[in-house]
Amino acid sequence: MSAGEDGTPRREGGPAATARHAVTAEEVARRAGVSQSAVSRAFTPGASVAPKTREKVLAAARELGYRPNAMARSLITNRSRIIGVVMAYLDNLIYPDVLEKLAAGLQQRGYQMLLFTGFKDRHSDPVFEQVMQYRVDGLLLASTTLSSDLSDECAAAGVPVVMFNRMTEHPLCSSVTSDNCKGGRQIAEFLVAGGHCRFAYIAGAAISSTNRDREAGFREGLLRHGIARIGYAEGNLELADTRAAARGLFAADEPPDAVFVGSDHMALAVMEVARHEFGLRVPEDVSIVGYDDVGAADWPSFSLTSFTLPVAPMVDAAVELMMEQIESSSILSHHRVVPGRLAVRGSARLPGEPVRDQDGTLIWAPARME
Amino acid sequence: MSAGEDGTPRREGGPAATARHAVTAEEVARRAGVSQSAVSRAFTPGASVAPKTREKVLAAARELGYRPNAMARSLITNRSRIIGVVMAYLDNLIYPDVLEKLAAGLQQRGYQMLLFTGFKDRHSDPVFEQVMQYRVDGLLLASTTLSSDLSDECAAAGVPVVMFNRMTEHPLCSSVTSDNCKGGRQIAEFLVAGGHCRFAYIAGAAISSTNRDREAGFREGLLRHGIARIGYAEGNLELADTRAAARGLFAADEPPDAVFVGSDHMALAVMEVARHEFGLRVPEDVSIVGYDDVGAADWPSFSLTSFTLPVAPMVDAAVELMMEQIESSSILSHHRVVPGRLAVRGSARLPGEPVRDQDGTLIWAPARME
DNA sequence: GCTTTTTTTGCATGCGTATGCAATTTTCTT
DNA sequence: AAGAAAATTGCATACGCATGCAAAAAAAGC
Repeated sequence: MSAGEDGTPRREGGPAATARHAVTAEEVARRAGVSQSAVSRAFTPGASVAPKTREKVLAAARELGYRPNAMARSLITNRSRIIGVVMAYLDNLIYPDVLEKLAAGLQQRGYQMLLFTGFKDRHSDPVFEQVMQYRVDGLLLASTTLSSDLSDECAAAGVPVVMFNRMTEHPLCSSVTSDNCKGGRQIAEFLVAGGHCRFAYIAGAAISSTNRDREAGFREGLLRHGIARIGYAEGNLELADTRAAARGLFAADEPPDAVFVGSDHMALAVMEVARHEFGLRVPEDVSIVGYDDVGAADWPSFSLTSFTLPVAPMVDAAVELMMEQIESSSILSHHRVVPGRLAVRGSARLPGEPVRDQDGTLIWAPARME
Repeated sequence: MSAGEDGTPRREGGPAATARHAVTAEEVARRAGVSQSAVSRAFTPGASVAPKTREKVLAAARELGYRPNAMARSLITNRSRIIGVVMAYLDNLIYPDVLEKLAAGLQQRGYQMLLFTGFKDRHSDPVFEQVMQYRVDGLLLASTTLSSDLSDECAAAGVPVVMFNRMTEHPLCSSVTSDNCKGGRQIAEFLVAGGHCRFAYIAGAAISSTNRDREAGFREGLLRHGIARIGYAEGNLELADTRAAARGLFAADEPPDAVFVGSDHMALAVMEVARHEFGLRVPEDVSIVGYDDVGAADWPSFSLTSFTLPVAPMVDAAVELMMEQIESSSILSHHRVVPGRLAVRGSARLPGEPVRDQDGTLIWAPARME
């Protein structure tokens, strides 16, 4: 169990260190021959300290390995510089990216991230109790919503709430989303222009605003061309469910020749099923379009046409929204919708109208749609 | 920018709430007609409180929306119940999974996760400064190591350090890894048994212990069969670098007919290049084997033979190791190596010896190897 | 050099909680 | 019912730091 893989035993439980005593400002003060206040000020940008004193303090701090205690500080300042991030699951391929960019953005502004995830099945309310105990300065929810009561509580506690990739009707929560509705519409136009005739939609989380808007946009776009009846199934953001949904559609009497799947994560699974279980050629037999434009969409094996979820600008917007509210210490409800674009690849038949190249990605956006 | 996508303006900056005053134990105490100590005890499991009193307190707390302040608590107890998790990047497909399981495991034990990520290029030392200010009870590093000085500092501060998927020579850090060496060896045996003759290895992060061990195992396994010279290139865990590495190998005069790629993340990219850029059939023209067994390895498009990184047991081990040290408040160096197995799929030619089925996955593990 | 202004410093306090200790109440014994 | 034992409670304090205020020191003005 704890031997090197070649059999030699490794040192175990060597010199057990049991310090558990962190250096305090008081100790640094004594060493530097100043008061504790001076130490505090030396570590507070813009505080009133003589340069010489600051030097002495920093030197002593370095020698002792002192680091200010963020907990104690937050007790006084009433600011933890921690943002609670709730992300129920990380399956969707965009979330690692979101997390990275979010962490970088917050870090840059001197904030840390307390992450709550890994409770896909359970409700997020118990998690909420935990978050609030740490007196987070803000709350960011991705692919989750908060019950109305809890939103109220946050507002009452002065904790701004920003939803990422989800809308909410709550009057005191902000949100950042992509233009789901427009995306859905544009995909409808694109598929119609491509000469398809039997359409289907595979839903993500049926109750989420994100899914609702994508679906609504898609249906609306089709309706403009007189298409009202389309195939429908729910993938529920789960691979197993998605595969089952795809099987149902492809096995039908009149299988679709154009499928819009509510997220790339699911779209890739649908493509696998189409090709390997039904022997369908993509896009000759069936066109598949996704949403999110995850990294794998661009791999030759998939070459998935997909509407871009503009992660970087969305994260920027979310961080900005959060900072604004924290700094003004007032809860304002703002809803930002970040535009995306259709990245045209090989998984859907092309319309006659030309696509154009933009930064190496093929875009389809006819004038009348803009 | 902040209008509904149908053009109707949304309510913006509605009733700005500016509470910023969290309820304290003192207030709850007054309301319940008890002392502040009683409130504290009511929220401390196992404390000495009469059931009736506890009820009164909890009722008052509920009415006021009181939640204990974790910061203040940590100041007294000298325990933050926060684990610092440093994960330089999340590209590797296993990390979302690791993160989810880790969060769940820590949560269950009443710990939270302060996540540091999104600094692939930069060094992790500045991050370290931040982590330590929050007086984390433990530090978990995935795909990163700590300079020796910083490891010393952690030990001195009584903060246990657990490395995940990386080994370290530092006498006061623990680690949890898969059996990289054995994995590499077994892959070598498998490929030799499959009748291949020109081998190549594509490295991940060349300096990491993980890569070193996988490569060493692979080379050792080949050497047992008298094979000393093999192709080599570095993918550096980056897709672009990996593709370049693959191109170099496949374009060589004597291209390999068996490639072991240091991680699935890269192996998938190698497969893409082989198929779509060189028109190679997998496994007829070239066998490709990866390491990690990520979800996508099992997709029909790839069907990647891969050595399993046993994420769940590894996370369990890491959490256990962490808790052990926190609870005993002594730093012990333990190194856990969790066994994996070769998941045999279609990307590599099969040896004559049979593979066997285990829980739906094909395993190849001849008796002499066990 | 002396006063006025400005800068720097230390003192004292409080943030919200946990906990040892002594006082108080309750329960148990006989 | 009275005394002993046990359970409960409140008081006071400390955790590590930031900050208002007044004292001290330094700089500036004359």
